[in-house]
Amino acid sequence: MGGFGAQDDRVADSVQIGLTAVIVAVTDDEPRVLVVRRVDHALASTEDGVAREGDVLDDDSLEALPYGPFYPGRHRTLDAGLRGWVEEQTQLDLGYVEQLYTFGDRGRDPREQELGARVLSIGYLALAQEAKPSGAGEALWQNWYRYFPWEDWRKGKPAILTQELEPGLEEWATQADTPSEVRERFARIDATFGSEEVRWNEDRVLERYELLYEAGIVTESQRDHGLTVVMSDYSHPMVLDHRRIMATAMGRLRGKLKYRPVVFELVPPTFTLFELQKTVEAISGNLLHKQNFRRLVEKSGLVEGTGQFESRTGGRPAETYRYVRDILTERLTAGPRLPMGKR
Amino acid sequence: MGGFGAQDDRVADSVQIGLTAVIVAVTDDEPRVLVVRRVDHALASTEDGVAREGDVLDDDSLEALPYGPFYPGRHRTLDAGLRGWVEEQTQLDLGYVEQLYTFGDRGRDPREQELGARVLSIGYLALAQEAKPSGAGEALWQNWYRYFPWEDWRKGKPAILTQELEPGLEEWATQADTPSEVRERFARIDATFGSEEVRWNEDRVLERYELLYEAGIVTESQRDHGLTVVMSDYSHPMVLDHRRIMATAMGRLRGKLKYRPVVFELVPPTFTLFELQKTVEAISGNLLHKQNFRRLVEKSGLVEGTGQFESRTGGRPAETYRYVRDILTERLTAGPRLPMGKR
DNA sequence: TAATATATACTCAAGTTGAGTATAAGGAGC
DNA sequence: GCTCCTTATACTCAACTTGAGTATATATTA
Repeated sequence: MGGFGAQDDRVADSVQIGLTAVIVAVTDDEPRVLVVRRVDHALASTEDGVAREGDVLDDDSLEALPYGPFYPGRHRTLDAGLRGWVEEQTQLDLGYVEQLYTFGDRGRDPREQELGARVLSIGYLALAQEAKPSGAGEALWQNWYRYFPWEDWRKGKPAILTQELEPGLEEWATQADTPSEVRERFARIDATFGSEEVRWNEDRVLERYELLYEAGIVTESQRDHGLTVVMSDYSHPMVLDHRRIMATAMGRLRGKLKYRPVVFELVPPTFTLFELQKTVEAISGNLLHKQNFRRLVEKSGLVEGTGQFESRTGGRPAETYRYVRDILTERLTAGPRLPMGKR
Repeated sequence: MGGFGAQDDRVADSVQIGLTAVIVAVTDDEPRVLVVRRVDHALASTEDGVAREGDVLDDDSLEALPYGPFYPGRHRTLDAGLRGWVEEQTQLDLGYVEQLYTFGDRGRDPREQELGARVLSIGYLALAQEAKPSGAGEALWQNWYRYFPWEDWRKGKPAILTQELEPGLEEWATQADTPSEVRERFARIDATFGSEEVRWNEDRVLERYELLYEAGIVTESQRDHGLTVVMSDYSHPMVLDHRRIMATAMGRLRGKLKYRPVVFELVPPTFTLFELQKTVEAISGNLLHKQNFRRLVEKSGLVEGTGQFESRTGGRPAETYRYVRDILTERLTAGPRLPMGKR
């Protein structure tokens, strides 16, 4: 069984590690992600395959997730590496941090040719308490649904689905080579995007993005295949595979919300139950039944009332609650599982 | 925001990528993992910090997970790299493959000093259909519970827990510096290992292993801290952090079993419902209620009867079933969620 | 003071789950 | 061929959970 040593003397080619962070916060009942504007390397790369740093193609250069290299000499752990440069560059202290996935497909980063090294990227999900404008000028908080408008069902089924995506997917499905492949494509569409029989499952963010990519509907897939990009105005592309990484993060967070008490990383120390609910709704992208949400959260034992009341919104004042960071309940209860909303 | 380019010219130190595979199969109602015997680099490393390949310390040299380097030049994707050397070396074709986690703590691999490079390891979970003895002589299938005897509750609460681990953990807890730290340690023990109020949660394999490591109960933690290893006979250590990787895989698989139909990757094409149940039990480490399991599986629509009957075991012959690989149900139903067994 | 808005309490039917009992269908021993 | 033993499969039932209401409380505003 090969190892690095005796049995196999070949030295692995050079590899560089990048850390890419999806930093999420919820403000004004909207999920936001920290994003930087930078040159799109793929677009900037020319026929000779060399990307030119500094090239700016047009006024709105593409958006990217914050990322930086991992210096093995400087950091003892990967997490420390991430926290290091994120906190240094954004004056943001990350609470919850979770490793998502390591992306290593060849060609995902056009600088590979330039560097003569393969660039692997380790994606991270981080949750921040509050979306302050951030220190560095380049970084800004953007609404999550800017990149995934079809994922926000809080105001009903998004128009973009019926008007743009579903027709596009259908066309893609019918263009398959064999009848059985056509059937399979339709089945995949139903499975990921839902249908009459199959309900929309908000966790499948990544599968939906990948299907859109495969169907050539998303800007990145045209770009990556060297096609002329007709800038589609209905969703915003990102540099490299950053939108895929964001989809991974979104899906993971939505899933985790259901069985671990991660919402509390996103709300201030005290909050009303309705504020908590709207935070969950912002992330999950659908509405919840207020009374049932309340019942669930209270029963869970994860929160306790403060005795204080808040009357910002015209109506009966709501009691504020705080998260009971009891290690026993924190780790073991199912956490505030979101009751699947209406529809 | 730093990238590799303009803002930060330092070149990242050298990094090598290893792929470590946890290959699981279930035979004779026992979960088995493909394991290789090799020299324990940590033990073999001497004062000068150089590991000597070929050193055999004693008759039973330590066990390791199959792992190999990732050659960026040769493989387009990480998954392809893994499948490549695994299939080449073991004549095993992997069905389901899932990336687990990227481990990158400094010092996790003592060869780092020798190589002058940081070694990151990407852990993978793979499921195989049948545990044939495997081609290469060095590799062999070992029972999962050889490394985690406290995780098998199928014959009731394991004796090792009451006799060895619980006393050890309790001692560790009381030895904390401050009273509040003592309380916290006890809370963590209860949360991960269960108590009267808190039921054993079979998914928390990794948390339990890490607690045992922290408490110095597991061989690896003594070894990694340079202490003399009193070979404890109640569970088997592994090379480097391979037991941690295995714990990650086990926890992930147990969790996934509940909401995705992965069991079918572990059973032959046709099976009786009781065989399916015993496979689930082998992985999850606890017993299930037969009638309820049947009800759940039948209701799920994931299987269909073949009309054939099997009468191996003396008793009424059981109908055999096959997995209905319908992409719609496959992807969307909750999958055979295991009813939490008795106790 | 009425209208309106939000908060919180309570109800109820349908579904799910855990744990049984009951019955069916084979083989082994006599 | 009959009895016992073993496993398979069907059915029952109470406890709990979930989705979707209705009802009531307590603010603000016109």
